[in-house]
Amino acid sequence: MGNGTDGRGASASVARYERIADQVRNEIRNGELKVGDFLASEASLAKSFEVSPGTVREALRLLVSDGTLSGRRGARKTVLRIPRPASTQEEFRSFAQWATAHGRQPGGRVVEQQWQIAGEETGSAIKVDPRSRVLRVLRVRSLDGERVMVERTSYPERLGILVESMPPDLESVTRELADVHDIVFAGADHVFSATVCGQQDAALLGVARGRPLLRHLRVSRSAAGEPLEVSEDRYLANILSVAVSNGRNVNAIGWLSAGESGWL
Amino acid sequence: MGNGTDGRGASASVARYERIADQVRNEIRNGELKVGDFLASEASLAKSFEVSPGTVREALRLLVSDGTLSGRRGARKTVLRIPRPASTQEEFRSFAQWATAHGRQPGGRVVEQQWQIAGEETGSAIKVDPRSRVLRVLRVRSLDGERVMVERTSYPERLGILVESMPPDLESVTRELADVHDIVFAGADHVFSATVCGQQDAALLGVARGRPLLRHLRVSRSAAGEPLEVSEDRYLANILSVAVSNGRNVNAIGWLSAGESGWL
DNA sequence: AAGTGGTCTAGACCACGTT
DNA sequence: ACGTGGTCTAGACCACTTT
Repeated sequence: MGNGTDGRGASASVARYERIADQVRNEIRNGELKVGDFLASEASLAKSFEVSPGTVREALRLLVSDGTLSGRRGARKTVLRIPRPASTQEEFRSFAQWATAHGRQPGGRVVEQQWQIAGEETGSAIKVDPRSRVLRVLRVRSLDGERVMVERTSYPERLGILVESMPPDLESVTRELADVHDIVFAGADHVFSATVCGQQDAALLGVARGRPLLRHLRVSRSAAGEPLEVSEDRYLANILSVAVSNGRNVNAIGWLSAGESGWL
Repeated sequence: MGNGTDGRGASASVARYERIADQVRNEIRNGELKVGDFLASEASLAKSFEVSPGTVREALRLLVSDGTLSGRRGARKTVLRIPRPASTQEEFRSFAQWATAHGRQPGGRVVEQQWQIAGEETGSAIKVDPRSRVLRVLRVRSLDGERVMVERTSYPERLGILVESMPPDLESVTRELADVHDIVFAGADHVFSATVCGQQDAALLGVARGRPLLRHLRVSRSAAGEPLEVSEDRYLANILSVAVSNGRNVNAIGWLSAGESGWL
């Protein structure tokens, strides 16, 4: 019709409805659409974008579910808030990628790294034989040069072999796995809790014992559902928090550093 | 075609694709489909359910996005895990509803309740005039009779009037607002952090000072996007945690009590 | 009563994984 | 080469909000 390749199907690499969603996001960021404004009806959007109604709906579904637009049956859609710069859908992949996207300098180094027998708990978390070996890595990560978190990650053997050969001060293991080895983190399960800073963590983070830490358990998966890593992360609670948003369907999730209040 | 009312549109109260999704969920729970099994193709499912392909896709989209099924282009879908009993999509509405759904006895009482001027921070969180009044409520909540969290909630005037007249030991304010006043919590933004137990919290929870607390900031919204409350909740970290799951689209989110490991 | 969004139909093409 | 899922078309009906 008026497209890259020619009519139907996915034309380029990005789906039509995702490009439409981005276009609407940009209109909101540019101020063409303000918070509280009504959105044009789906029918008229379909005409102006020259797509069928279903495609527009697909696009708007993304914006409704991440809380950018309201969505009630029969009611005109309204702009609820300005979407965050980096499409938050994609954020909860990697701390380093989040930091970079927000103009912060992520850093980190491996403190300890060794092969261990998985054991019951780790084995069931990443679905490997409890007797198989996993690579256990202890990392300290920093933001703009300041240490903010301790990370204790276990990789199944297949990934451990790849991670083992990476430089110890690599900025983003996740990015390296994606770019070089085509192993992409597609989702994760998380549990949030809290703990107080013990002796080892205090030394690693360079703070006094007794400080509150946000405890973040995480099992990351590929798109095929294969567990890629299990990690226990501990954040200095007054410096780094984790933000989650849940709507009808989608939840965005990302990090917040001290003083940031863009989320709530 | 062979439906409640007659062909098209939503027939009963629940959409066809949601019922199909539930049916597939049940097949997994019953063991008809085991973890790792391939799902029948969308085309054949469409035939057996007597719906059009798009409707099946809508159903499977739900299961893919909450991590129950895998979803890669061109690849047969597989069962990734057994979905949790209560559709986790719906859980992160209310602590009391989560507890009830899990067979636990939620409890709680209002410790303090008063009208205050909103102020800058609260005002911007729930989008009301900073000079307007809000009802600020301090609650202690329990699980099976054991105190587990402290809740400091601010309601805008419209809701505060309703909440004020509720009994102080009401099990679920959220349910009361939904059932009686038709005010439904549809989504929320959350920030997780940590803190240590101070004097007031220690007294309220009946524990010693210095214990780690999971700090949970929350702004809840209606489906129209209207902010309904802002709350700062503090959980005894060793007893109650919060679980989040994020996939391609959806994130489920709910609570976990001590010893539970169903999530990871 | 009119308009809008939510749901559904019955097809089609294409990218991708698998054979 | 084939099957599958992801995307898209061009319609329709119904529930709900708004006027």
